[in-house]
Amino acid sequence: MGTDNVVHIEQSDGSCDECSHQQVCLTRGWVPDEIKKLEPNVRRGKPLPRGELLYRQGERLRALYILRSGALKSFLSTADGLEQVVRFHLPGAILGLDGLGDDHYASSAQAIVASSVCRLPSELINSSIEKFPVLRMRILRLAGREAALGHERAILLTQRAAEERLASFLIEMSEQYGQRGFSPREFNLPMSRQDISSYLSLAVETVSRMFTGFQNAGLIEVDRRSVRLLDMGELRAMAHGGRLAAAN
Amino acid sequence: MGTDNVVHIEQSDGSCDECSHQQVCLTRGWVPDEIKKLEPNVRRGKPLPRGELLYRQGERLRALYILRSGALKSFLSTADGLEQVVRFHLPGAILGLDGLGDDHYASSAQAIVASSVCRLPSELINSSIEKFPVLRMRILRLAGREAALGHERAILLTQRAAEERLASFLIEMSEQYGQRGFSPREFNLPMSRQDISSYLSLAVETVSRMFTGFQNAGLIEVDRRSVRLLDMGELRAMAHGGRLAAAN
DNA sequence: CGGGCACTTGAAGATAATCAATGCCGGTGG
DNA sequence: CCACCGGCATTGATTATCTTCAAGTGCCCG
Repeated sequence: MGTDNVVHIEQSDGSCDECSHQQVCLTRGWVPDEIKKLEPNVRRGKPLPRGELLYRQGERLRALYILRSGALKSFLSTADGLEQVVRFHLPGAILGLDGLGDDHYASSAQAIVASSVCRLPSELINSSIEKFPVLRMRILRLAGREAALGHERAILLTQRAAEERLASFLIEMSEQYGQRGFSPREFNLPMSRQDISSYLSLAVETVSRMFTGFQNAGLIEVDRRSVRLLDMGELRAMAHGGRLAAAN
Repeated sequence: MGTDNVVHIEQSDGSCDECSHQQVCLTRGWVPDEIKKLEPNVRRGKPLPRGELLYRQGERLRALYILRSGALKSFLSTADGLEQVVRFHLPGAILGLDGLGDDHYASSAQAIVASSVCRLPSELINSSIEKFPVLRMRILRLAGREAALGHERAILLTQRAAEERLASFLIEMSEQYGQRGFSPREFNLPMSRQDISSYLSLAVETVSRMFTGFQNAGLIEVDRRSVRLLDMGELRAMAHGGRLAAAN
């Protein structure tokens, strides 16, 4: 087993022991014993090519997924054809929790780059939760966090200006990459400007302008999807409420 | 809209058998046997005077609560003193789920009118969940719904115009009252304009204007906090103008 | 009866959306 | 290898919606 009590539910290849994402995975904190017992429950997942949907909003809940590699977005579709990205997922993320409410996925999940996922089939969710106390706590925690996140996001989207939202997004991505052992100062965004703007509830044009503005202000260096954060302090300040002094 | 299913675990007076909110309570659907077993676990809650905080954002999770009577609001406070109402709770609602994420309440809950609550102490949450399959499913569902609701709310707050948001709010309240056996066409709003505007992320003035506008348009009759819905069809159309897609 | 607070109403101003066009890159085929 | 195509991204100009500022009304409670 890993160096500590870290676990994995099911993976697309290999056992949890070998998973490179133990640090961030759902199973972090599990006792090895439980891991062993759970592992046989899971089935092999298949790789997701870019653009593929993992599940669709409204579909019956088939499974919870853990993202092993790649990146996905979760989004909602409205009757009038609008599409709103509600979340980006990087490796280690768990997907499908919002489907626990009524056994139907509340959002759609789509790979924005080629990805692979591990899978906990829905028929095993309840029994697994019963049998594995740590998983029980974990799922409850994640669900609770999911709810709390929604609240924070509501504030971000409604109380913060466009600049602050983008700063917030950049810091969020930075932290995500940092937690995963990548550079928090320089990374490649897997998603399009369209996706970012949807996520931040802004027009694409606005996002584009903000990127340019940040660059002119010396906060970042950006070239297409690659970003380098030059002034994390200032970005962080903006993300938490400050505004950018009209520069350029 | 998410509170149609609620549970009841402990009440401030009497046993669950006598509770007038069984219809909407968390325990709906429970096998009587389980209720009986759970009931001894709960402790008496005390009445909440208007304005009293049930719990504060950041406090350690003490318990989950079920609202027995009255009305509460959940809100987040930001570093810069802003306050954002994220939810209104009517009898039968369960509160505190967003604290499951990290054992600290993610929001504050305050009585907007005199209320009383039932209580499931946190030290019992895990064991109760273990022992009572139905409670397990129920809590998971609620947490999942909580997450899903956050998504819908994000769309409402970012994609919908002020009018649509208020229409949505009125319909939401109407449905809440309807489910609880009150008239869905005529009711008293327990919360201030300030609260409503915060909930909808609008300026108080805007909310006020919309109320007036709706009245002039013959959609509603409003006098201070009492509201009568005259044209539910139109209101619904406005609110649902951005309803979620049916999703196959 | 007076004071305070919640609410309403009006006018001006700002932020981001929309409309419109161009630029850039990567891929494809001649 | 180069020219062209299509999607994504950027930039500019104008506009709409809602906020903000400011003032006024009326209700409730002492």
